[in-house]
This record gives sequence, C-alpha cells and structure tokens, in this order.
Amino acid sequence: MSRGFSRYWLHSCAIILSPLDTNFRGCAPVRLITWNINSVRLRIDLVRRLIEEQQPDVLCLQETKTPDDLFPRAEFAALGYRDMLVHGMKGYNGVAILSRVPFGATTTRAWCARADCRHAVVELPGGVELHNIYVPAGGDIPDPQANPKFAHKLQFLDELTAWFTAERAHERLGGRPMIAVGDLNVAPLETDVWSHKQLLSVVSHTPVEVERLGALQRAGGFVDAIRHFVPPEQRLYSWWSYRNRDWAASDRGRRLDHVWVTPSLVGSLAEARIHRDSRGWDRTSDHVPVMIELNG
DNA sequence: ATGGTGGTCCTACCA
Repeated sequence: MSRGFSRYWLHSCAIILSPLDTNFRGCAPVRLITWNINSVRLRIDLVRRLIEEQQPDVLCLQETKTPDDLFPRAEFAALGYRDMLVHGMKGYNGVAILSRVPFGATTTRAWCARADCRHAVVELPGGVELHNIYVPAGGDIPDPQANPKFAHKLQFLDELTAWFTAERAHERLGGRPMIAVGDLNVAPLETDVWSHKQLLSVVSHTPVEVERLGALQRAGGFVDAIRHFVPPEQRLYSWWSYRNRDWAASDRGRRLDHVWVTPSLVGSLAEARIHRDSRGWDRTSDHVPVMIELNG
C-alpha cells in the first residue's frame, strides 16, 4: 500500500498550511484531467496516449461503460496510477478516478433512487475532496412531463444541489476545500455553445438546465476553474457530436465538461486547458480532456 | 426538416 507516502504527503502539507488557507501550497504541483472516454476498454490506447503526452497526476473518467471486474486496472497500474476508485456497470455510465498521488477516503454515491454509476469521491492530499460526476444527458425533448430522461436530469441536479447545501451547512465539513469535475452535460454560457439562439431549446443549453447547474455550483460554493482563465466572451467547447461530417470545420461544439474548485483553491490554480486536438485522434471520444494544474 | 454517428452487446437502448 501507499499509506506511508500518503501520510508523508499530508503531513508535509499540514506543516505549511494554515487551517484557513487549505490548499496544495507546499506540495508538488498537481495536474488533474477529466475525460468522458465513451468506453475505457475500447479506448485504452487513447487513454495511454493522453497520459504519455500530458502526464496527469489525477485522471477522472466518465462513461467507462465497464463492470468493475473488467476495468483495465493493470494498464493503469503499469502507468503509475496505483490508487484507483472504479465505479462501473455493464454497458452504460461508469466513473473512475486514477491517481499517482495516493488518496485517502473513497466514496461512491447514487442519486434518484437508481443504481447508476455516476458519482465517485476521493480525498486528495491536503484534505481536498474530489468529486467525479457524470450528469444524465437528458434525452431529446426538454420537457420533464413528456420526457422522463429530462426529468431525471433535473432531479439529479436538484439532489446534488441539496446534498452540497447540507454538506456546506455542516459545521465540521463546510470549510473543506473541494474540486468537482466531470461531464455535467450542461453548457451554461452563451459562448459555451456554437449558437446560443439555435440551442436555447436543445437539451444541454435550455434555461432551466442552466439555472439548475448554476444552483448546483452555488450550493457547493464552486468557482469555474476553466472560465477563471478564459473570459466569457471567448468560445469554449469540450464536446463535438459524432454526427457531423467534419467536426473541426463545422465546429458545432458545446462545453459540457467542467472543472470547479472552491475559493480557497483558486489562488493555487496555475493553468487550465481543453485538449481540443484529441478530438481529431482516430476513433476517439466525442468529448475531449479538460485539464487544470494546481500549484505547489 | 430530417438525419446524421458511435457505444454496448445482438436487439434495442443510450449518447
């Protein structure tokens, strides 16, 4: 086990950090990537390529589409990712957190009284709680009465919002630093989609979804770590549909994948990047990796 | 206005 190193890491942080300024200062920089991989078994070679090129310390995957006993653990272990939280099921959904920095407590959560595998939580060094979330896509019709998938999406966001609200109200947990990443399946800003007007009634950019995502963000006290670096006037996408002849030429993208951090971590943010190039890789996911780096 | 592609696992369902 990596317990010894983990304890050392936490200890070395604790010396430098004051309780009111809990972040990664004093530790090595941490590079974190989130990627909706759309089948981790089919695309394990592309994950390997991403790792070799970008060297993330922590990798959060969504849509792994793999039961836990078939998850390619050996491949990740061989690449140095000794700590893994794998939470998958047959055929659909599935999230995983792979880490080169040892993590502490791990949890998985279920919402909307379903067995879906959409939420994994680990504690990173410095007491930072990392949430990896895969929000339901919501189907085609943006009406919760007519479309149960859309109702599920809204309920999922509402339940998460209520949970983060309760957590932050908790005296002992309220000030804890958090990172939330994942495929949130909502593009909140006008510049997070290729055409605000044309997508106003398209699931992922409807006002009701944008409002619910905003409520979730406020409930956790989260800052959008990507928009921290990129002004809202600038277009930014992390997903391009497979149903386009030429994704790059038409560039009809949406920013569905997000990295949020709580305010005490904002000062540690060193970089944010969306790896658009990977959308051009052979047989890749329709989502691209989104990365942040937190300073040591 | 419609259908366009790609994943899982074999038939329809999901994105």
